[in-house]
Amino acid sequence: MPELPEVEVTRRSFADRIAGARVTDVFMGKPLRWGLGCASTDLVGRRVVGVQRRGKYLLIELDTGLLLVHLGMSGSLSFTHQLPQRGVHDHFELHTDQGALRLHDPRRFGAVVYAQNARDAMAQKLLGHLGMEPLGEEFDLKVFQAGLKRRQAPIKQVLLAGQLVVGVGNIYASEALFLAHIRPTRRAARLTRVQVQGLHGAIREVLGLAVRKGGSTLRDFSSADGEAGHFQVDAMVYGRAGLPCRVCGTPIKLIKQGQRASYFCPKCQPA
DNA sequence: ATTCTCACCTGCGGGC
DNA sequence: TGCCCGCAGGTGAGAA
Repeated sequence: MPELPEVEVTRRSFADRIAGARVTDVFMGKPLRWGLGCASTDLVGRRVVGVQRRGKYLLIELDTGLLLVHLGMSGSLSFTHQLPQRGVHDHFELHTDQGALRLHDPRRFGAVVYAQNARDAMAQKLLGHLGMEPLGEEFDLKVFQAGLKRRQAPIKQVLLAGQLVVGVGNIYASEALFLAHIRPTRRAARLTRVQVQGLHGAIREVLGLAVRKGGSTLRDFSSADGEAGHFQVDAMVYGRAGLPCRVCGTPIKLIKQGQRASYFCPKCQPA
């Protein structure tokens, strides 16, 4: 489900409310993608310092150590004083004296992983290879351009890989490439300087707009306070196969790239 | 190093 | 109505 905007919207929806909380209990349901990496009882008594984000990971900083939370394809968090009755897809709960955080994740591609610090082995495995944050000042055009020059793979797949820039998933990759008038099959190294500049801006624009819209709710995403997102109604190409392009009216095309759907306008995004 | 394919898991919608 | 298939917001592992 979640790309950078959904993760960031989730973070903002509970970071302030959980900050300073003392962990009172931990619930673990069915196994997630990775194990917690410590005894759940070890977390009891620790204090939540704050919640940061790196790419599509939430980093829940504790007074000692941190929890890396990934929402996978179908995960969502909720944070409330009184959680509703636990369902079969609720697989992790962090109870605190300021409310309880619950991970709901039917497909269980998500994970909650404990790390002693950002340099520990597990944290490095998950975070070590991640690229630039697209919404920060560190998203440097020159670095982006140099990185793309080294890749022969299609630009869509280079974006999804997250080694150059993080947070762009399947929805926003198609959307950003549309805004930049670049066909998703274009080899990354063959983008012109002007195209790279346009893509750089388009990524920031589309992700920023999506955050302001509360993310995309395709199926059942909601933030930790239960709000659905609204970006999906603004999508120019994602999920619009066969429908007329919102700019030129040409039917939107759907292709497969690496087992993932890519959408583009054959006229607005020339080969 | 880069690129490609597969795997993980559950639910849903379409076609028969 | 029921069954089978393909599809879904991600990404590490392993192979070429």
